[in-house]
Amino acid sequence: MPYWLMKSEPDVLSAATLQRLHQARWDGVRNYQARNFLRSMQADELFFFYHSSCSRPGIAGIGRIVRTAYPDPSALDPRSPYFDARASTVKNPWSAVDVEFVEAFAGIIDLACLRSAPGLAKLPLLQKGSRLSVMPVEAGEWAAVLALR
DNA sequence: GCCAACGTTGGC
DNA sequence: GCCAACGTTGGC
Repeated sequence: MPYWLMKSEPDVLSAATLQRLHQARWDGVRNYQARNFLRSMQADELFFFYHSSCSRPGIAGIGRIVRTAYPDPSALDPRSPYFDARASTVKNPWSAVDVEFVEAFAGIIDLACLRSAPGLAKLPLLQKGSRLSVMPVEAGEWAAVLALR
């Protein structure tokens, strides 16, 4: 079963907030490669919840996919920061998935920790210039991150 | 189809 | 706030 890593700015949605909400829509992805990964997700697949653009970027916990990709409503909402004037109900290029909370780590596994860990050298997150917000994680990488908790 | 200009991401 | 790196746009 594939594993994933998804980035979120904690100001928008943090792992702790997902824990409180139990479930949330993962929307606003506006990059085609990331969207294609969203579309390939299956129910019950797990992902690392990564906090980006914050004081301590890193992996904060684990979530699970509960609903596979469907047209992202935020693209159609003029009040949304993710609004896309080119999208319509008939033709919406963007996708969202629904996720649920699984686990919050006792502490953030920050970038320095990830970079120094064995077995994570190929993780797209750690590649120079990588900006993908949704990416696959190999089973070995998944285990390597879990070992850092 | 090329590519310069621009906007965005995201760590620091 | 800075800036490197990337994706997208749009003229040609």
